[in-house]
Amino acid sequence: MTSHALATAVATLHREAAALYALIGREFGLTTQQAQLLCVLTSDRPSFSELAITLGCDRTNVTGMIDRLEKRGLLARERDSEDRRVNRVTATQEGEQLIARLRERFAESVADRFSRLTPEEHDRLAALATALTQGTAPSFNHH
Amino acid sequence: MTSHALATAVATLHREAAALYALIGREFGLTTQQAQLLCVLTSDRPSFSELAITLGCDRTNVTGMIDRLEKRGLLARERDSEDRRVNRVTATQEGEQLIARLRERFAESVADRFSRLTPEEHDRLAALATALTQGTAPSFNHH
DNA sequence: TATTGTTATACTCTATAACTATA
DNA sequence: TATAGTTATAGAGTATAACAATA
Repeated sequence: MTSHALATAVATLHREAAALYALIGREFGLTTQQAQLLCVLTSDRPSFSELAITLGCDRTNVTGMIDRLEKRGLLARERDSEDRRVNRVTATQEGEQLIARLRERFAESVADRFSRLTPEEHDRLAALATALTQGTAPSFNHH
Repeated sequence: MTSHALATAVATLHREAAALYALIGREFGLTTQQAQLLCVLTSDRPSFSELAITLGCDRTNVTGMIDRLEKRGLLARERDSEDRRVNRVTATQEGEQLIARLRERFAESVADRFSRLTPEEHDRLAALATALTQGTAPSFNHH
């Protein structure tokens, strides 16, 4: 029998974060998934496959998601010059600005929602997340 | 300028939990949302509206989700005897068994995924989540 | 042959608006 | 009149299978 206290905690934090993504996405006229995609988009110009792994969804979904965000002028495709099969995702200037505002709003909302925790508790949470992912790729190998 | 360390931590934990829900749901032939719904279903026999708030989605979505899970013999509707407008959700015997296995697998997966954290860190995480939600309803008032 | 991204398909999730039945 | 749940609709997310281009 496994202890469920940790699982409950993780489920709680998941619901809180999901609610914030949904709320903020709505503020910007984005779906939850679009808000997430934009929030995790780094300047590394991830490939479609890498993005799928990060988002925990199938590669086939990424095509459509990027299509829609590209149509809105937020993202653009870019062929990898070394491996021409690979498509990399970059943000347009407009996309960059939106992403910055999105991240700012997410950080604000988290700070607000977690304001009943002390600064020490904030640090602990950050440290826990860092310890969790240090040196590991996300465990999304679901095929 | 808001600190982004906490936001990053919350985003990380969110992705980890979402990946586990998706992975486990798939094991049981359920979508991520169905797995979540079943995991948060308490013996309180929540109303459809309460369920929508817990899941952070619109009430109109719950009807279809329950429809599909009812069709699979996992859940059932039950009229509230005091307020006949209200529908309450209950698990069938088969549903109860699945939910128990689902929760067990989720707890196992969390324990496994978080195994690089110490027992003290597990306790801290649980305490943080408790402190976060103590005496508060989830902040899903998005209408 | 294997991999990357795409397309087609079918199903599910999502929110908005309009409806019903209860209160 | 207000609320709980439903339905219809349209759009978006999701996985599976089959495909083209590239390696």
